[in-house]
Amino acid sequence: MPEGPSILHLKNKMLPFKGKVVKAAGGYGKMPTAWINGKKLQDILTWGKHILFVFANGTVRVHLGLFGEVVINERKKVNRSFFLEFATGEINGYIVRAQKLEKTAKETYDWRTDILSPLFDKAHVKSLIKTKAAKTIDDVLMDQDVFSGVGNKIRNESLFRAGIHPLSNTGKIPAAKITKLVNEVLIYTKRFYDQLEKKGVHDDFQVYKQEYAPDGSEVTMKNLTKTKRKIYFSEHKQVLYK
DNA sequence: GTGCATGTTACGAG
DNA sequence: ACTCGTAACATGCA
Repeated sequence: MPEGPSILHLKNKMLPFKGKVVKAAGGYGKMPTAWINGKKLQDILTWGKHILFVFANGTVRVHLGLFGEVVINERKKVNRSFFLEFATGEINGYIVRAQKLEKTAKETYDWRTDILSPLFDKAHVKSLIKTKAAKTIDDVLMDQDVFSGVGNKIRNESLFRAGIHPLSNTGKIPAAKITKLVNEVLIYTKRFYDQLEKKGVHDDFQVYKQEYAPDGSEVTMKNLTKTKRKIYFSEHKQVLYK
């Protein structure tokens, strides 16, 4: 389910529980949950793909991984890995990883890299990209310490829209193109999110899982051996900086 | 049954 | 100590 926009969309659906008291918390995950019982859910935050449930005595980070799912006021057949039950309603996580933060959310996270946060800081992120000059740009985009919330879809679509080949050497990409890339990430992320909010699904792809790009150019699919992910790009429209 | 999917982390080798 | 590569995890759908 994840990728930043989906997580923020999910958070919005959970917001009615903000301020409510947890009657029972649990799940098969390793994290102890007794400390949550009877506590008020003070806030729900997100950072990239992380969901944060804030309580007076601690914050729970929930991550959905590749297959994770959170449903509200319904149950699936399999066991819940993490759940919060309230007097009315419940939040049920399946195949999610829950852990208690050692510090507060504010001390743990830097929202300047969160592509869905109003605190996102382009200049800061561009300076981080400079420190990754030796890596290929597809890896930098997926680096959650640089672009929190970017997943495989946003990566492929942003690179296409910026006209940059995914295997480009980051240090060789002109500054103006990096700026364009950062802007395209933000634009596409917002479009992704807006679609989810408006119609509940997101299906706006120009290269991801496509055979042809909108301009008719052929889309190439390549398996990345290291990360075991797939990249989709147009050899014709995306410049390889090497 | 097979293959694939919006992801991360743990651990051993080098 | 750090970086790299691989395995591991767990479900649902075509």
